[in-house]
Amino acid sequence: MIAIVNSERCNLDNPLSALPGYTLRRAAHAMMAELGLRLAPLGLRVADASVLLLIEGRADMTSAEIGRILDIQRANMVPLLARLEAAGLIERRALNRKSQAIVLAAAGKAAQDRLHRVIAQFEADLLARIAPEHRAHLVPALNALWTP
Amino acid sequence: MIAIVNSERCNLDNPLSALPGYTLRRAAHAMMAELGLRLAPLGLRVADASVLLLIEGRADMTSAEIGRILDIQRANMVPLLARLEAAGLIERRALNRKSQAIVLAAAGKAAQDRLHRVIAQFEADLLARIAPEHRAHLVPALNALWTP
DNA sequence: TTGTAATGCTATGGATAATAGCAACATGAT
DNA sequence: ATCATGTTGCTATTATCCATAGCATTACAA
Repeated sequence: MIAIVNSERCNLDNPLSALPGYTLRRAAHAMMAELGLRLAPLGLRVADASVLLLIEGRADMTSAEIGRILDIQRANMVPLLARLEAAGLIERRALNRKSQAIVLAAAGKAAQDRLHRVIAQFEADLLARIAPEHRAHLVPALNALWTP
Repeated sequence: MIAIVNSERCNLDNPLSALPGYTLRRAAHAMMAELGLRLAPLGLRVADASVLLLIEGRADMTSAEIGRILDIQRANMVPLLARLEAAGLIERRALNRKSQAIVLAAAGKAAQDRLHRVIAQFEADLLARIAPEHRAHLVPALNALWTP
């Protein structure tokens, strides 16, 4: 009984909302849906946006390296980069006869600017939903859950 | 510069790990993969487990009601419950000529006990990865992100 | 130079989830 | 009692994401 009272703001009709794993899943799902909606007007998917943010200011990252950092398989990088290239947002720049750097194209810079604004607003709105005393703890806690 | 120094424990090679949205996605993905591994020996998927936990001690919940709470479409409840029923973990009990309650079968009780142990260990291991000063803030912060 | 590993790619399959539609039934208002 | 409306459980289909396996080419190190 005391435990129920202490678990702040848990959904009365959902006994699972006290479980970190369950709340993590639900929060991530809600967040992704919302972010997807906000990125749609830019013609970007969430994975697309993460690539654009990652290659910011760099002209030496290969597809494989991007995938390694973002945890996207090389095979799945292919349609993703094809999409960005078809949209004129990125270009490929040969490093070797084997590797190629993914660099921002001219139109990509403008997209990146719009993206920065959307992301900044999104992250601000995200944090605003969290009670002030919890806010600063979220990112460190989450990073501890997936960083090796 | 100060911001970078202040953002504790951010992956040096991943500028996105300072973003709440990104860390949320990565943490949820890592968590789900780990949980899937731990549930596999029980022959359960994550969604299956959430249903078993939800109907605990209740004999009056319909498929539609379970789906409403767990945010699973009615159409997608069908194969899920068929799986649990084929495994002998649940039974259907007519409430109406239209509705039927999903109740735990005999074998389901044993599965639920095993499940409780796995979940308890899993949640404990999850929280153990988080620095003590952040721990208590995680669930409240996450719940704020998806609770209406 | 030769074995090993990495790159970029094709092809494919599994799992999840979203949509549309349907017959049967419940429910509340008239 | 009846009628409009909403709900239930289901079928069927589709989109999307993600994982695996395999392949030709190239880099790299012993």
